[in-house]
Amino acid sequence: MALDYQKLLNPSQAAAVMQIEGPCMIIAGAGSGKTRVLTYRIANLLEQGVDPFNILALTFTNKAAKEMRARIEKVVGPEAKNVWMGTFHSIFARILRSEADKIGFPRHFTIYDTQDSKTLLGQIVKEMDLDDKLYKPNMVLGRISAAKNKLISVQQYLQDPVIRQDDEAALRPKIGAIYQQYQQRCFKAGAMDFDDLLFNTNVLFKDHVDVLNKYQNIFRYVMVDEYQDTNYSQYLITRKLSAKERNICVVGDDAQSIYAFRGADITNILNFEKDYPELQVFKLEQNYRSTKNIVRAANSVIKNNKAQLRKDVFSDNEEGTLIEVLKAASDNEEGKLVANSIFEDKMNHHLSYENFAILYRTNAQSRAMEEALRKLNIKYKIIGGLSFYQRKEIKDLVAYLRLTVNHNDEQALRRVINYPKRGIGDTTISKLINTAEESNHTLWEVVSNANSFLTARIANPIENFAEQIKSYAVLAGKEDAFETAKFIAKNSGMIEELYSDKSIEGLSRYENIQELLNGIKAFVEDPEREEKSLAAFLQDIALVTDTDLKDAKDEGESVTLMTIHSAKGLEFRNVYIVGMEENLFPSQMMITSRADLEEERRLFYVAITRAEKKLTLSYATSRYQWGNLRSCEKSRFLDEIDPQYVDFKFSAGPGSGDSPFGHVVERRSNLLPTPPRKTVATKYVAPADFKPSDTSNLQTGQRVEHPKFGFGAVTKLEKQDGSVKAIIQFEEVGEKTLLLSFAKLRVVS
DNA sequence: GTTGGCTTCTTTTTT
DNA sequence: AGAAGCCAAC
Repeated sequence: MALDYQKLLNPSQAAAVMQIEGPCMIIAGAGSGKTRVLTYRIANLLEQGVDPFNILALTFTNKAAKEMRARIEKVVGPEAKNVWMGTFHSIFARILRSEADKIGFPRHFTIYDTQDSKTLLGQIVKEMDLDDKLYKPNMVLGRISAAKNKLISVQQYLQDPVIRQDDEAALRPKIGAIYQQYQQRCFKAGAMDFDDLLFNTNVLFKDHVDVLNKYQNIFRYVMVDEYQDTNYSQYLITRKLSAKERNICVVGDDAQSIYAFRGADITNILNFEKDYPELQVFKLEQNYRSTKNIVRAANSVIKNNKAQLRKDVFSDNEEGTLIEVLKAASDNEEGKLVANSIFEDKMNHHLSYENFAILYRTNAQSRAMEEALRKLNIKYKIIGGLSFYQRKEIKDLVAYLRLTVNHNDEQALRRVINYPKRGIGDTTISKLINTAEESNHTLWEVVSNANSFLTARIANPIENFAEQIKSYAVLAGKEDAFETAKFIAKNSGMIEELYSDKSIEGLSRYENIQELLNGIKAFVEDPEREEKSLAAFLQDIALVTDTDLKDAKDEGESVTLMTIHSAKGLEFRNVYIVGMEENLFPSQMMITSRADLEEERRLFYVAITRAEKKLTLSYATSRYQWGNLRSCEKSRFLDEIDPQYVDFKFSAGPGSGDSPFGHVVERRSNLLPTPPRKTVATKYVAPADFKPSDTSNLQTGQRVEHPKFGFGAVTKLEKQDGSVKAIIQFEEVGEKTLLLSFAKLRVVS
């Protein structure tokens, strides 16, 4: 089965696919078929007889990896399963596990998530008697993380005079000492944080040439997606791995670099040529995804950035509709406008809710959107945000599981040693920690020998706890993950504790535990899994932030809600970018430096280019923030779009929907000057005194007036889950389906 | 040691 | 608005 790449791809895409030996860089504009090229390139490698085990493809998100694997499988069949494909973190976590002994870690080391790291840092700051106002976990972790991403070890950090000066100037001279203590504690706990996974991979490759050699021979072809988002640590790993064969292919778009905050270094892509003078470069500039309007609008935005590679993205697709801008009076109203617009678009264009995505800058914005969607009975799914695994009860059970697999996991131990309550309070725990520190033992060693230095009264419950955990470990050695977890959930008393809580939250917590157990069951029953142990399951979920559990039981079509960051690489027919306001997007923290602002602009560029056919932007003039109402200004980014691609719509203001005061409040839009809109000659303009009527008793056949669509007649009324849909034949715009609770209609008598 | 009410802080963005 | 941490009373 030879694939005809010339037929399947455009000339530059095909050229990139055919180029399989030697270093290669693909500069791929948004929507230019980047995944397609990567997919076919791997297919081509396999066709040329390359063993799938010799191919390494690195992505940034699990989603991207999963999607690419599925697409390759479609083209080349089950062979695709054997390609090494995954995120940097998951691939190298896997390698670190099999080589763990070489760097002194247990095979089943724990991966600390961000919360674990912050908690530990908070504990260390306290133990060191430092000012916790000065050494905030967030800030300290940021500093440590940045160091690790630049491969600055604790020793280097402590010795570097420039760093010392920096920290001293910031009045935080102890960061180095905290870093040192943090690393020590992680090591003792047999734990690595996210950055350690990459840092330690570098250590492994540096100190063990034989290991590096081994992987150089395995990964004879290396591919990196989203290369513009790599940090120094990642850059060095890929450079080392491909040093021998020099078969490295990176794909990226400098215009879509949005992870500088995580240490991504755009110079990695800009300087790639220096490392590989024999480099072949391919540029993909034709956008196949979006309409001309969207592509041109995106270009007009990114033009405002100074630092960028020359690139000219264009589209041969249809012109498309203008970008719509909605203005709302509040964040709640913004939600209503967006939900309403989605509903109307779906009806009028016979779309599926799968075609829609709502993108926002911060996770907190999802709330208003969710509420509005729920009111219209529109199904939705949220990607990311507070993931399933971050809920308290889930973390509690997972902590038991982690502790079972790795007794030294300090954060897990502290989390459950007194949950459910067994009379081991803070005082006792501090005592245990101090003893561990002073005697240079791990916390677990101290806990499992509590008898030797505490009175029996206190020591007994502690030792009982330790025995309990030990028995779990024995079980885990015999049974699969599901049986073990089920037993632990019951035996630990967690189930009972949650079951006895009859509040609504308590019920949902109980259900969440059931859901986790179901997830573990599904994991165990998956025929493609070889390892079904508890350790394997924990490994699997440590790096999963996406709601993979939810994906599995996806119930039908739904609108997708997520941050712009998580939307990278995805596409939707209709996209809504909400919260286009100063200090929100661009974020308040990013407007002080030019570099930061440019990153925000790239983020906006990424957001715009997710849309295939229709893009809608919205902003609110006021928004709840930290519990009180604040007024907002519209985003500077709105003005950066070339106005010829934009259609400014104005909100109907409060008075819509179900607010009890709705009919009292004057509609705000009428108080504003008429927007400069491109008016079609026949276009209906609502009279200034337009006031919607009560439509709860609307009848078929009645004549109505709509502020946007003009006059029409009701042809049909449909009741649906408590809300009423009206099908109205308008004189100028034809038939529309409107939801009565939202549509502002005036009954013409 | 535990409970409950109080204060404070938070918010970028993700592996 | 909501969570997490802190202090005082039991």
